[in-house]
Amino acid sequence: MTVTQTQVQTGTDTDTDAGGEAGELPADLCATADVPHPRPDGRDRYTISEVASITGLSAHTLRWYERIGLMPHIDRSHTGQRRFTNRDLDWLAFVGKLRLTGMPVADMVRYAELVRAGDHTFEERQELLRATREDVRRRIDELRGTLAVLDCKIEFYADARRASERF
Amino acid sequence: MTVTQTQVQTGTDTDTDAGGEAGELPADLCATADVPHPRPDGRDRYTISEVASITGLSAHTLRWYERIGLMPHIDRSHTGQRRFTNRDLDWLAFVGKLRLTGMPVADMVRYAELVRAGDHTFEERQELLRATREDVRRRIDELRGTLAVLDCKIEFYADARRASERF
DNA sequence: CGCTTGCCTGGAGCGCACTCGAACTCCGTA
DNA sequence: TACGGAGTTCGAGTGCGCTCCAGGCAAGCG
Repeated sequence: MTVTQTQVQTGTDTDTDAGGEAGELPADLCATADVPHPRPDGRDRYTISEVASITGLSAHTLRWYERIGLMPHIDRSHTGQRRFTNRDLDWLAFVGKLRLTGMPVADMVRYAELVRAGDHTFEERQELLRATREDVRRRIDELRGTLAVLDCKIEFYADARRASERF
Repeated sequence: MTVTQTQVQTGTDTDTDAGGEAGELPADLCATADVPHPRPDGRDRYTISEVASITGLSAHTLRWYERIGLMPHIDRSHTGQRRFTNRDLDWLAFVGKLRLTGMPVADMVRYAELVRAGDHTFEERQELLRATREDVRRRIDELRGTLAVLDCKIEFYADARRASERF
């Protein structure tokens, strides 16, 4: 995959307003490529309900994400309907990962703003991700501790029940 | 540690209403013994603000926990003030662990109800903990996946910045 | 032509986990 | 006896992350 698109989508869909920025070539590309992408890069214009069913988010939530500035400017069809691209899908997948970490939405918006601001924010973005990374490390450790406690309690109940069966 | 108390607190504190249940000998004892306990088992009657500073929860939250049934019936002094015991501290530590897992408070209340209901709920309690355990396993895996993505992005920014410095 | 379907917007509402405020009691000290 | 400090209850308020609703538009179909 690797998202090396620049080949703007050629209106395969009654839609033709394209209007994307010119810069933004390398972007991030980490390819989270768990899943290839429902449509190839030339024909990637998804309706909101398609994206909803792909991502598991509701259409409401997708619109809300856009309103609060968590999405990178979504294309519209000539009738004003949203048309999401593969790139938007990648972004949403990443946002999903961040959501799993418990990062507040405001912080994700901050990151999105940095992305929109251009390449000169690389350092700040990296710093933000690094802090998040440390957070995640800590949370994993906490969860491991919790797992130990749970195992211990489960073991306790197993013993108690074995004991009560014996007599 | 191991909480093998039965030696009820002998009013070391102008307080004397004790009034604990009779049963409940083994309890759970997993001892989460990260920290010994601020006071030994005979003299463990903490005020709400002491517990607040020990646990990091606010006094408001502690009262709220009691209201919603998340605490196992807290003693009162003769003037009606709460007196928490080491056992309450242990319970709060456990609740803290559960909170880290993202378990909804309602589910913790459910568990607390089972504990209050007596030993015949061992099976159900064990089942609940087992389900939680699986949850935690999944969350750890998710976080590991997120960590990988973060590392990848951080690496991307590192490369990008190195590249831009080179030219 | 009317009907359905899918999307649009702005704004209100909801559930959760607290968090705070008001009004009160009790206790120790000056 | 007055006062400050810590505790009490009940109920209302807050912030977050959605979630839903009303009212409207555009396209497709019988």
